[in-house]
Amino acid sequence: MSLEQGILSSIQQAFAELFNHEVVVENLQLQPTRKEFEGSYTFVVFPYLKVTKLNPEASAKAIGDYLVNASEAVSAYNVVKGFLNLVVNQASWLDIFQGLMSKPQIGQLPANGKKVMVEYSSPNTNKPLHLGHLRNNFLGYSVAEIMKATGYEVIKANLVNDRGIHICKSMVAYKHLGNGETPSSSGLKGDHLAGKYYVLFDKTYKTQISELVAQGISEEDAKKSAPWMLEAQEMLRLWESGDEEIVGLWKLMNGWVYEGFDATYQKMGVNFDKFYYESDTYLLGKDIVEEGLSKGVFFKKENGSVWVDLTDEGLDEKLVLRADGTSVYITQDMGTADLKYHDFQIDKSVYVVGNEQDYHFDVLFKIMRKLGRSYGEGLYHLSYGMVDLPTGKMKSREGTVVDADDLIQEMIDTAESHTKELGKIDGFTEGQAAELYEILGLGALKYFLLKVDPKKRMLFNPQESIEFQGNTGPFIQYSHARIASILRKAAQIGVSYTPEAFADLTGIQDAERDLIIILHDFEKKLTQAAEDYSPAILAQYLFDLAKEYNRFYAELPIFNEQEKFIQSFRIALSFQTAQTIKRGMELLGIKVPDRM
RNA sequence: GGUCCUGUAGCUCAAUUGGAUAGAGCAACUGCCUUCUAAGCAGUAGGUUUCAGGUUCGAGUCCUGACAGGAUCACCA
Repeated sequence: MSLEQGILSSIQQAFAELFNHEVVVENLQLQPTRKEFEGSYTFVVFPYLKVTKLNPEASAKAIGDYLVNASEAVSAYNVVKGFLNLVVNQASWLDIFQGLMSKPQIGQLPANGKKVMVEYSSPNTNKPLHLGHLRNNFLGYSVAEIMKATGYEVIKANLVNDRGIHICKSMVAYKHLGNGETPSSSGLKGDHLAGKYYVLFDKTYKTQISELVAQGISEEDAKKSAPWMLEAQEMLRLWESGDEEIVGLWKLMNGWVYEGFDATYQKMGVNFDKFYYESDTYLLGKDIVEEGLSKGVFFKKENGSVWVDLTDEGLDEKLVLRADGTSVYITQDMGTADLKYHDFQIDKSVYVVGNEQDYHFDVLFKIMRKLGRSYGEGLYHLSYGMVDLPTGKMKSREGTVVDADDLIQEMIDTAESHTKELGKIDGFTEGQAAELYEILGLGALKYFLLKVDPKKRMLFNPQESIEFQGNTGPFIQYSHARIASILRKAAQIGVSYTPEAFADLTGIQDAERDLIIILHDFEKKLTQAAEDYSPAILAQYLFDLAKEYNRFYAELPIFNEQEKFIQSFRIALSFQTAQTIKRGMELLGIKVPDRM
């Protein structure tokens, strides 16, 4: 039984014995005591005044007196208004700490027998990844790892949008202007090469529109009849009919893009267990339309189009199949949802997709539930806010997009110059130094994007946003490196820090106790991060932990401590902190260095 | 216009899901390296939580209504 559970069940007994009232432990809540008061846990008595029939102070006092007698862990208490602050004795904290140290693996809860698929990244193959994709990828990867750590079996999936009119646009431009250019002939990364032609298409297309408008054609008509647009549409038709030449070009260009994406994914440190391609899935879902019609979930209009009526759920009527029998976006998403279940028998399915698609997923999930899918209740849209620049929204056509590869490199370069400025690379080989810059640069970037509540829109200022001090990735990495240095020294002079080495310990300092408390919180925070699909909770926790450790580090000596068992204890605390930081950062997808 | 999301220190974000005197970081200022990494620690200053009502022992948090920003409302994806 955990410390909190023990105290709570004592409180339950207190209610039974003092007030002859039964309360359920699950309904009782302890909260951490605020710093300005004495104690570790606080029980708020206000909600129970009707039961106690006493004023707040007297109620708190009665429960406090009971707990001091009945609970092993509670050694003292104080009452401020209706707040009962409980002081936990030192022996309990030491027990907690030894319990933490004896765990075989840190931050890994037992398997819960459930399977979840986390779909993230899901790029278009007509242009390279940008800042917005970075948030998506880091979020998706981290949420997947966090769920794995809380006991789920996780399948990371990437649904690649590799077909459609936008892909054909790049192909049209390449066909006309490419001159056989390849990634190796141009030195351009494959995804950037495809992106170049996507931009070229847009440029030429605009020129064609204005030429037509100059000839007196309305802008609306010009947009439809510009030669390259017609060509792109024709190309899409040919692609769908399996035209050899077009499919060949499509395969060639997509192949380049995948090489580029692979490199970026590798640099980002994300990975996938399963790739789905829209070129394989875009025809799925029509059978579900039939199913929905026969189940009466969908209905057909006079022109033959098929709709779902969600007005009783506060939404609108929504088209699920065109009058000509062709699919729309949601048709294939219905099909893909079933496909995912068919492939993996998942209990939950998480879609990491921006909040601009809130309505779409609302509709999709309601449909799948109406259809009675077993996984219906497990569908979740992890809807994250856009990343804005100081200049506003990123717009590819206005050239205000922050390219992912460029940004990552910029971060690594900044880490390098910053590290050199501080003169911290003595004794590093060139390779080690390069590795460190990458760890720090990516750590800063990932932490910056993950520390904010996913559903909130966030601002990214390329000049100012990324710091290396304060609430940042490198601050936490630095804390780990500091401890690693201590552990190296401990090994060097042969100090043991197993629990036996500090068995004689009787009293602990406040800074030590506070560190134990926060170390003890790790699994709770991990669980909460999984339940809320929010790496930000974990990020915030790791910052608090690192801060707490640094306070401990500044306040108390380690190797200058004369009492050997105290020294061992402090090294053990340091070790446990390093393990927790390392594991927590790993779940955010961030590496930690041993020196920096 | 309908629907949804957001609004907290100059800036970027927290706030244990309704609890105490709303906390961190950055920027500014003051201390601390002859001791384990100063990418650190301690401190000062900075707030009518957009506004107006309401619910109750208690509201940044819940409800109503304004205001501001964003997203979405295609037989596009």
